[in-house]
Amino acid sequence: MKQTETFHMLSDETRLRALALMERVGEMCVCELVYALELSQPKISRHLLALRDAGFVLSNRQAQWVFYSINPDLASWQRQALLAAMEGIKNDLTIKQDRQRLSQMKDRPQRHAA
Amino acid sequence: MKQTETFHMLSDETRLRALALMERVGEMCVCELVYALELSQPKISRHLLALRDAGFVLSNRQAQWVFYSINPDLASWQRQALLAAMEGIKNDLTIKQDRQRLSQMKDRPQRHAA
DNA sequence: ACAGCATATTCGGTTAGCCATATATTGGCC
DNA sequence: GGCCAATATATGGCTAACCGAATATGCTGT
Repeated sequence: MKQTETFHMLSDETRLRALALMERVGEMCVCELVYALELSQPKISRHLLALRDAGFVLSNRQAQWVFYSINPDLASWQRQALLAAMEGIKNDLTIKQDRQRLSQMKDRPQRHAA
Repeated sequence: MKQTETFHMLSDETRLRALALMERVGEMCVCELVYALELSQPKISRHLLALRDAGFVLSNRQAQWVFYSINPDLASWQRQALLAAMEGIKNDLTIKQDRQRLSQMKDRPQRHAA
């Protein structure tokens, strides 16, 4: 069942934290997520691939970086589910700290236009 | 994280099917769900207990039956997530068949007022 | 070609989730 | 109490999910 996969994607803290940053920033590369979430690079990478396999995010290579962003073509019920998740976590301290750390990161890679 | 638990509850087909019937009918006893979903009683029971532990549904004993219903006091983001799930499955053949079978069930237990 | 950073993948182990089968509990009725 | 229907729980097994650590791949600049 396709629906269960969608909700499975939203049932992991690492994935929710990554999605929260992507939703706010647009595109995020792996190294930014590693820095902001303070998690290991393989861990971040694996979760991003899972999200991509599920069609939740898109990946976009730019030079040595791979940028991930929320798929703009989600079904409306999927978008609704994602928004519910974002609503549910938006006041969590962890989420606020992730944003805070990201804003303090130096030498973040440049984005090019899509 | 509390949010991950909510989405975990929505990431199983049996639970989604049960919630879909509860949303439509209001209260459902275990034997009705066993009949409508054509699944084993222990399987239904375990999923219902999981939903109750997560605060997603309430249980209400009436004589020999236990009726389960969606918790009316869900947080608004949880309700939003549930609605997204219902939206996502509403056109599935399985869901329609579940409703169909339920409507054909004979001798369904009486509900009493809450 | 090589060095160095960014990202992906593999490996091995642990845990959590799901299942079927069997059994226990609970409530109603005689 | 004894019996039956409805529901819950225990047992054991299987699989998927997640993890850390190590390694491989890809890209860029020299």
